[in-house]
Amino acid sequence: MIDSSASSAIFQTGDTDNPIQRLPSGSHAALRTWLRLLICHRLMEGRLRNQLRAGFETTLPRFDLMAQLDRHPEGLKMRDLSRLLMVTGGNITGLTDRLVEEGLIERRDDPTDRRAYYVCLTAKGKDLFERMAGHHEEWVISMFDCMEEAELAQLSELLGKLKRRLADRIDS
Amino acid sequence: MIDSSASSAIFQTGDTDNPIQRLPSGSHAALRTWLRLLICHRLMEGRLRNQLRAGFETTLPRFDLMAQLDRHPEGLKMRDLSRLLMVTGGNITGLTDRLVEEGLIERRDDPTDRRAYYVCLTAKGKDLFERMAGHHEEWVISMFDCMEEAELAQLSELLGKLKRRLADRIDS
DNA sequence: ACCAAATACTTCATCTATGAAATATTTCTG
DNA sequence: CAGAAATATTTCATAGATGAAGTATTTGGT
Repeated sequence: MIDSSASSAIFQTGDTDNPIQRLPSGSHAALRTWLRLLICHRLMEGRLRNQLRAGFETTLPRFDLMAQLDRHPEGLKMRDLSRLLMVTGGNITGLTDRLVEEGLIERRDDPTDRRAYYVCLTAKGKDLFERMAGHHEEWVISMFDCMEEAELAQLSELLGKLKRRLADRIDS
Repeated sequence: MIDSSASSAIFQTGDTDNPIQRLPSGSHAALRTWLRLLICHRLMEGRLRNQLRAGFETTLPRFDLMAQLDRHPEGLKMRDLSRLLMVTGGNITGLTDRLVEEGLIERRDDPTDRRAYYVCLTAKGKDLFERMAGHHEEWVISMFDCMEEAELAQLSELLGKLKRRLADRIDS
């Protein structure tokens, strides 16, 4: 039987039942906003994960890595992938190993640097990615379809501002 | 040496260098918004992780679980924790085991249901949580301090709407 | 030209998280 | 009241992610 505890939790529990949403009344707006961001992220990621698994037997991290490679047909180094996906190098090593294993990507020597190599999509990988990309985009669009165009733009704008602020800070 | 590939990535790479932010021009606003949400989440989570580790030798999942228990002094069942934190039961089992091991929480029998029990903060756990909570709130507030009060309220509102929409959907 | 520092990548132990299956107990239904 | 279904939890294999340390190669300063 499927362990539905997580994915169905939010369908079984109304707003008023969920303490993560029922904050102490004096609580700061920032805290509430952070929790909402967290919840939206979890819900969206969970949904995309289920859809990618059901439709293509793959996962979001794999999809995201392939998406980067698709945008860079010349290939990317491990270091680039690590930066772009904002995860550690060790993580990329593992992901890459699995995708190579599955024949979706390949490593190519960098003639100018024997420490490094380029990672590229194989024909099989490119084919799979192209089949996934359209669906992925539709899924994302449909998750936002409760919002007016203007609201979406506003949300995007506000998140962009926050992102810039967070990325620009050097401290801690 | 610290592997700084992930955490420092965003400091070394400007907006224009980061393909995750430089979307194909025809790309839908929804996709851009999703990516921004993803990036904000990652940056904020990473920052909180570093701060919790540096200040208290603990992690965000542990903190979040303790936060739920703090709000529910009567205790919570595993099932409740799983729903509230939106993760699977197996995950809660592991987290709980570790926190019990550390003496921060405890399991109490439910006299009315021999399958279940209640999880509560110990005195040590309550004490630690109280010391962490204030800092945690400050950290969150400071991450949003680039935004006007009105902007923050707007962001919160939009995320709230999105959250409701995502939680209410039964489909996939 | 040398050697120290920086860089690219891997490895390892650990933690977080999933999905599926197993166990034990309770609840519901006929 | 018996048996089936539902519920609460654990276990297990596997994936994903971190932080820290290790290896190999390149860069840069003197």
